[in-house]
Amino acid sequence: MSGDHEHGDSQVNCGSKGSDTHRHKDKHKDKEHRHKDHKKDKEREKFKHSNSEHKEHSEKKHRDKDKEKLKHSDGSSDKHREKHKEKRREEKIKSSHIDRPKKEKENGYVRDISPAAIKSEPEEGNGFYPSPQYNKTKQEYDDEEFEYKPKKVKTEHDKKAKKRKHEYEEDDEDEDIKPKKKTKDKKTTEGKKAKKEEEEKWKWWEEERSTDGSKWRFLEHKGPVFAPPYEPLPDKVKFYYDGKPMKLNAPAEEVATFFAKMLDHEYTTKDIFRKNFFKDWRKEMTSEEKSKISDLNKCNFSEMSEYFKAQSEARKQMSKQEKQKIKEENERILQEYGFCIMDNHKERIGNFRIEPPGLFRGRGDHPKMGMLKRRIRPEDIIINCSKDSKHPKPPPGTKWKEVRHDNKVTWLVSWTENIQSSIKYIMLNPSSRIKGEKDWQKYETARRLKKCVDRLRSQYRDDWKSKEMRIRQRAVALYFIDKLALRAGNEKEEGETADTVGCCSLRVEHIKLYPKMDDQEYVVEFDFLGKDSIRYYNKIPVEKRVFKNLQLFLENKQPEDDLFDRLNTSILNKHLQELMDGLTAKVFRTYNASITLQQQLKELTSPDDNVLAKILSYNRANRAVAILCNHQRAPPKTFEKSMQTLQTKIDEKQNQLSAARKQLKAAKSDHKASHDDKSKKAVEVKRKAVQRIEEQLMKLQVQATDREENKQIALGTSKLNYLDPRISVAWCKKWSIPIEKIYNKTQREKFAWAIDMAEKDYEF
DNA sequence: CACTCAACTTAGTACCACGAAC
DNA sequence: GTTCGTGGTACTAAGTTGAGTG
Repeated sequence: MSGDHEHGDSQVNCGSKGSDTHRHKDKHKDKEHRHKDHKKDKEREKFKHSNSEHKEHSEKKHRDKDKEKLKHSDGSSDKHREKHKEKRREEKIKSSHIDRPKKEKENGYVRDISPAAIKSEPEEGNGFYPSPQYNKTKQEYDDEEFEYKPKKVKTEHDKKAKKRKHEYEEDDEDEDIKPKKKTKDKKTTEGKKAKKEEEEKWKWWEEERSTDGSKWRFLEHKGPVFAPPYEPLPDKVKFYYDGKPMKLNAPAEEVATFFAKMLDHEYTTKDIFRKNFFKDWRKEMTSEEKSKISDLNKCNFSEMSEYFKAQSEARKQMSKQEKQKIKEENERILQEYGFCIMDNHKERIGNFRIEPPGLFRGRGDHPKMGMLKRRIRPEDIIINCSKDSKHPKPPPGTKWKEVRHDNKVTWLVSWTENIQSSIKYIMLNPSSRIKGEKDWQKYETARRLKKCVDRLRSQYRDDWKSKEMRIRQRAVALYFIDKLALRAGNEKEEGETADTVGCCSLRVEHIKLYPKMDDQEYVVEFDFLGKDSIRYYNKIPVEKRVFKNLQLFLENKQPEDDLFDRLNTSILNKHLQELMDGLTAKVFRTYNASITLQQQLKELTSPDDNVLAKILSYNRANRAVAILCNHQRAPPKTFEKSMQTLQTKIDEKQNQLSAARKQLKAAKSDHKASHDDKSKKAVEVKRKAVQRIEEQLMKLQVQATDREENKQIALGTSKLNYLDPRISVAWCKKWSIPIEKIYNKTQREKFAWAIDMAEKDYEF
C-alpha cells in the first residue's frame, strides 16, 4: 500500500520559504529551493492530477475515479489561482522575509495532539499541553453535552428589565425595545459626574436586543480628530542631496521627514521599502526637485533625523507642568471627541483620531512597505450619525465627503485608505454595548458548537472516506481547523500583501509528510507563515486516513500548488452553516480556546495552593490556549537582563533563607538548653521569619517561572478575543481570587457583562 | 460560481506613564 | 530625585465573513 505513495514523501517539499525566512532552528534549514523550472509549471498544471488512483482506497476505488473524485481535471476552480503562481515562483527564489524577530511555534511548547494524548500536565516547568478536544475522556464529553443550563442573572436585576435569556439565540420571542427613558431624563438634569457614574453602571446585558438588524436608534458624535498639520522644519535643519544642501517644498519635505524618522529602523534598508518610498516621494516633489533628486542613495536625511531625536529628547525633558498641560489637553480632547451618544447612553469611542500620514509599514514581507500613506482630509471622510442628531461639523472651510444615516452599521466615521484602498472606520470601544453584545454572542455561538461538536467530528471523519475529492478536502481541512485551531485561510491577491496562508490556502510546500518519525506514525509537519507573518511550525501525528488523504491531495502537484485545490473558505463556511446555524471556521478557534481554558483550569488548579500559585496555574492555562492559537510575541528586548536580575534576587533570597534557617536552628537548640519562655519566643520569631522568607522566595520563583514560560508567548490576544470571560470570572469566584489579578481595568470594562453575570459554577 | 466590497474581529508592536528600585 | 522596567494603551495592519453583482 504505502508503496504507492512513497513519492509523497520525497515530492512533498517545503522548498521555498528558505532559511532566510526561518533562520533559526536548524532543523528547518534543510529546505531546498526547488522551483527551478518555472516555465514548465504552467504546463504541468494541465496534466496534474491525471493519475490519481489509489490502492489505499481500493475498495472504493472504482467508483471513485471516474466520478467527482480525484476529479481534479475539470479544474474550473483551479484557474483563477494559476495566475498568481507564476509570480510567486519567481519571487520566492530571492524573497527574503522581513527581518522581524522570528517567531516560531517551536518553543518547547509544541503540543502533543495525537489522539492518544489523553493526559495533560505541565512537564517539568516547561509547559506541555495536549490538544483541547482530546484531553478529556469520552465520559467527559458525554457528561458535558447536556449539562448546560442557562443560568439566571443575579436576582436583584431581574425586576429591572425583562431579562434576556442567557441563551442569546432563544430570546427572539417578545420584542419590547423601548429605550430606557428614565436614564436619559436623569442624565440631563444631573451633573456630568453623576452621568458618568451612571453610565459606568449601565447593564446593557439586562436589556432587550433589537432584532430587526438595526444597530442603534440614535447616534450623535463630534466627528474625528484630524492629524495635526505638517510643521515645516526650521531652516537650519537641512536636507542634503549629493552632499549639497537643498530646501524642499513642504509636501516633499514632509514625506522626507517620514523617512528620516525611520532612519534607524531596518525597514529603511530594505530594497522594496526604499523603492516604494522613493517612488511615492517623487510624486510629492516639484518638477524641479524631481529632476534633481533621482537617487535615494544620494539623499542625506541625517540632519533631519538628528533634529527629531533632539525633539523627542526635549519632550522627555519637559517639566512636570508642561507635561501636565499636555495631559490635560489630551484629556480635554478625549472628553470632547472620545465619546458619543448612542441610544441614550454615552459610550466611549475606540479610535477617534484619524490615522496620521506616514510611510506604510506592512508586516512580514510586504510588497507595499514604504509607500506613502496619505493625509486624510475632511473631504475624504464619511460621517455616520442619526438624522435627528447634532451633526459633527467639518473643520472651518472644509466639507465632509458625505454624511449618512445608516443604522445597520456600527461605525461613526469612515474613510478609504490609499495603500490597499480598504475602508477604515471609527467605531466604539470594546466596553460599549454594541461591541459587548457581539462578543457575548460570539461565545454563545461557540457554546452551541460545544453541544454539537461530537456530531460534527464524526461527520468529518466519515467524510474522509467520501468518494468526492472536494468533500475529502473539506473534511481534512476542517479537521485541521478543529484540531490545530488554524484560521480559515482566505485567498489573497498576490503582490498586494505578504504571502501568508491559513488552512484553506495552505500550499503543498507548507506541509511535509512523514509516514514514520521517531516512534510516531503518520506525522505531518506544518511550516508556514500565518496572519501577521507569524510562523506556524508544528509536527503532529494524524490519523492514518488523514495522512493517506493528504498524500492523495499532494499527488502530482508542485510546491506552490494549493493543498486543498477544491476548497476555499466560502465553500467551507457554507458547509459549516449547514451543520449548525451561525457556524463558521473561526468559531472553532473560539470554541477550542475556551474549552481548553476551562479544562486546563480544572486540571491545573490545586485547591491547596495559595493565591499566587493559583494565578500561576491560570496563566499556564491561558498559555496553553495561546500556544494552541499560536499567539507569539517577540521576546522583550530586556528579557535576558530582567531574567538575570530576577535570578539574582532569587539567589539572594535563598541565602537569606538559609541564614534564617540557621538562626532558627540555633534558637531551637538554645531553647532546648534553657527551656525558658524567652528562648521559646525566639524560636517562634525565627520560625515566622523563615516562613516569611520562604513565601517571598516562592513568590519570586513563581514570577520567574511565569516569565520564562511567557518568553515568546503572548497571552493578551487569547484573553481578549478567544476566552469566554465567564470562565475566568467563575474561576475567580470559585477560588476567591480577586478579579483584578486576572483582568486589568480595561479588560474589566470590556468584560463587565461577564463579571456581572457569571457565577462560580458557570460552565462554558 | 467568481469577484469585489463592506464591515467587523483579531493581531502584534511601539511607546510612554507610572511605580519600584536605587 | 532619578533611573529602570514593565504593564497598559494606542495604533493600525491583517484577518474573516457575508452580501451583492454580473
